[in-house]
Amino acid sequence: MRYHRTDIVERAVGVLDQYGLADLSMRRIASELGLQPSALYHHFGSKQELLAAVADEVLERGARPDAPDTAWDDRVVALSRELRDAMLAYRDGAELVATVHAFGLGVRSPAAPLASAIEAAGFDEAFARTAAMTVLHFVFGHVSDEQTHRQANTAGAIDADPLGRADTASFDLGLSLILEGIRHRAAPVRTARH
Amino acid sequence: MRYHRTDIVERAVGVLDQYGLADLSMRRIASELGLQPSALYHHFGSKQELLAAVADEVLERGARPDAPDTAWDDRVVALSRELRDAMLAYRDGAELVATVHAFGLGVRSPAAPLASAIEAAGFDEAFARTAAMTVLHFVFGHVSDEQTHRQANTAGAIDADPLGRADTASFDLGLSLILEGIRHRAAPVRTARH
DNA sequence: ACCTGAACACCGTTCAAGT
DNA sequence: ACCTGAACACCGTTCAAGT
Repeated sequence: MRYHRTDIVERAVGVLDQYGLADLSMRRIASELGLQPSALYHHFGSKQELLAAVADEVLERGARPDAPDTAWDDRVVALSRELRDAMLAYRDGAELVATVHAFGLGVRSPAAPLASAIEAAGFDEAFARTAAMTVLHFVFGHVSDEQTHRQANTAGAIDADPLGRADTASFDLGLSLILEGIRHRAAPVRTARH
Repeated sequence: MRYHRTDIVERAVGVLDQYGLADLSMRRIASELGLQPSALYHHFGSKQELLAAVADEVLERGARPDAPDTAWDDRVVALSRELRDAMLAYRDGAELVATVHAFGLGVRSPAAPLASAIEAAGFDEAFARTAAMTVLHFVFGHVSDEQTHRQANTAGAIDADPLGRADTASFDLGLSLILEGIRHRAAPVRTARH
């Protein structure tokens, strides 16, 4: 059987969702496709490169059209929720996307649309970049926590909040704190001196 | 040679700092101590357990005394900077501590002192927990970014900002956004003194 | 109590060779 | 262009056996 990049990425997304990031190995992807592990290196230079393509695919499947003529803070909320939903849709999605983002790989940068939404509010580029990174770190961290705890609950017996309503509430609350900080364009923290 | 838990943790911290988290393997720690890999399992039930002990050690070495009678927001800033400095002191410190924290392992929880500082301002426990997690996600994410980029720069040729002054500025700015969001939250039950 | 030695079931990656 | 087969240098973990 002859495969293309997209076939391999598609299969890798399946392996991710079924077995988790820890078991998303080159050897397992290859064997699921009926290939030798070495065959994958004809399509991707390294495992990192394949993971970046998988992360891009996860984000692309969760992408929704941006609404540039709505208020900047509504756009930030919409972009953050879109990102959260995209990562929640696949097992270990948050950890995968965060890892790929940390290494600077991947075509889709979730930071760019956040930053431009904040810039559209009239903030300068440097501030918008820092604010966008703050939002992004929050989203990655929160959703990673959600997924590891959801995993722990599924492994155990009962799940008090299977739909994650409490998670959604604390996600919105944490996000609103950062937005409020941006709105009030916080005074820089003082360095304590004695 | 006969070792105790503490000897192994100490050596593991050294391996972490010298080779990074990816090369912090049971086999490498063992060989650095002149032991068989299996010997480590007499002291630790698993690699995860050993990593938790290493993360605790890193945090403990960076611990500074808390100042409970200062303003709540100054305490949050001080705790966040302490955490940042502790993780920056060892290669991949942030990724290690964040991973251990995500799995709910480790004795030292950096979230607890943050939450109690926020509670001391009069906010209820549930809000304080969410606000503390928001701060924590930001700190983990920001410092992880700092360390991966610092790593990339050290591998390359030049480093424009070797002391990370730009990183410190954006750390303080991001942190101040979250603090401003907490401040503008209505209805603290008690009013903070000072 | 603490460690050795050997084994089991895995990894990512390279490379000559096949079609 | 796409893949096989074999190899290299690794992993975490278990377990009987030694002192």
